[in-house]
Amino acid sequence: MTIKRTPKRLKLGRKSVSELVVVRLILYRRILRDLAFSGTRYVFSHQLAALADVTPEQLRRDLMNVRYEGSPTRGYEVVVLEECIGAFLDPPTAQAVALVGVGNLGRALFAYFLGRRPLLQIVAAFDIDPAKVDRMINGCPSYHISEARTVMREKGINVAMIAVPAAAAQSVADTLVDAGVRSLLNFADVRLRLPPDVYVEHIDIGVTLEKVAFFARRPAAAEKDMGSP
Amino acid sequence: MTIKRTPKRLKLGRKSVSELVVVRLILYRRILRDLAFSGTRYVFSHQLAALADVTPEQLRRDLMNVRYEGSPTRGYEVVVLEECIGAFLDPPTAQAVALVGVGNLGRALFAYFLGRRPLLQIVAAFDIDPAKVDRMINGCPSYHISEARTVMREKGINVAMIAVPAAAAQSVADTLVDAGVRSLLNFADVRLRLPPDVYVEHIDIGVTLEKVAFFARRPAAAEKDMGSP
DNA sequence: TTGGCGCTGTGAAACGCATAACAGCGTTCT
DNA sequence: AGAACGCTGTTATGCGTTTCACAGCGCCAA
Repeated sequence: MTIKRTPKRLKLGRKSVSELVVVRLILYRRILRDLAFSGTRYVFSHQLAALADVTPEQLRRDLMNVRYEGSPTRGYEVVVLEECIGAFLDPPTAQAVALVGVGNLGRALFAYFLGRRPLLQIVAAFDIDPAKVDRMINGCPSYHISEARTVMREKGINVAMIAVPAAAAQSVADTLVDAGVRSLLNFADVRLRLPPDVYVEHIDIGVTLEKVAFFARRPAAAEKDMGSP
Repeated sequence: MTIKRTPKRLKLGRKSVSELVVVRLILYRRILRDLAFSGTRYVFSHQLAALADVTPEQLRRDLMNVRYEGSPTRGYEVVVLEECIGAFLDPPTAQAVALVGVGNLGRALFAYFLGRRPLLQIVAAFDIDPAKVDRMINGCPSYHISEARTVMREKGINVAMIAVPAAAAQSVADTLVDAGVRSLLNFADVRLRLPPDVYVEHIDIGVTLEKVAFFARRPAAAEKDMGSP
């Protein structure tokens, strides 16, 4: 549910990769993890594509960005492909993430990080409520937002999640950018205005729900099924 | 962060409207509400477009779907445009929404609905935890998930939000679809497999965060600013 | 061994969307 | 009054992504 003016791209090696491709690669990798967990060794493009709800051609085209070629007879080796996608997506070193706002949503976000995502960890939480500050939350220290600049620079954090009420979001975002954050994930249903070199992704629950409600009353739309030949 | 195979569209009147247009219209309306609240009477396309982070041309094109024409001299009348977008987006009658999963995320969702969105209300909550069932939560009754079918049909609910752990999401979704739900908003980071006539929107926090983390380390991307002529 | 099959990787066409350019019109200034 | 300006609504152009189509190749069967 992103509204994008200009397609965001990233040069890697010598090629430029679309944002949509990145999202799909992340999705493929998650599916591959499940497959590996369930013991699957090899997978064909049409199988993986079906699981990802994508056409096989698109899957193969996306995989062109990754440095791995599958065998025409066995397909893709699940573990190897997962690793190659990881080599493409993952940062060279673990990435530290900050969370601002330790309300219900903030705690729910902590739950998302429990156990998984070793390369992406919440290493600092911020709030303004004295009752939530200066203690440990899920093994992560929490600070008052006024300490953001110091803590963020100290820990080298450049990714942050904003889970505060809408009224406070813009102010928090400004503080974070001032503290050196380069990418933001905003959950408050306010459109943030920030310098163009800061990457912002909005998870706008209000907008998304309205969208779902809108499409709920469509005239029994006809979508393609992915049935057999 | 939607992955779409075929662009979802809805015929309305005699025209077909893209999903992206709907999202932007929802966004425009929210901005118009803020403008009306702050006392603004009229607004030009380039002003509204700047607030929505969109080009003026795209804004005007989107508004072509709505039955309202602005004045070349005064621009758009804020209140009227808001109403016209509402007439396009809103259901004829208030729409009832169900929430499944009353954990931290579920409670955060309740918070989103406090006060606003009179046309979109959570009228039933479901869970499996006996401690959370058969009581009132934010003025909304909660039931055990086994009662879903009965309650949903009784209250005529056809939109639901899934805020349960990933492992339970598919099962919950199946139950909901069986209970007559036509549209789903899924927060669990699992890709649901459902019949094609059910509209599913995924808010995949894990994928989105990985995306943000990925684009956090881009080579100081160059984005256009929306400066003066 | 050899023909055929099915899958992968990739060039080329098609589609949808965003952007740019244009016509209409009311206002305003000379 | 007349002309020029600025904004809207709309039509055309361009671009990016998706889809189609095909070449290459290893395996399997005959």
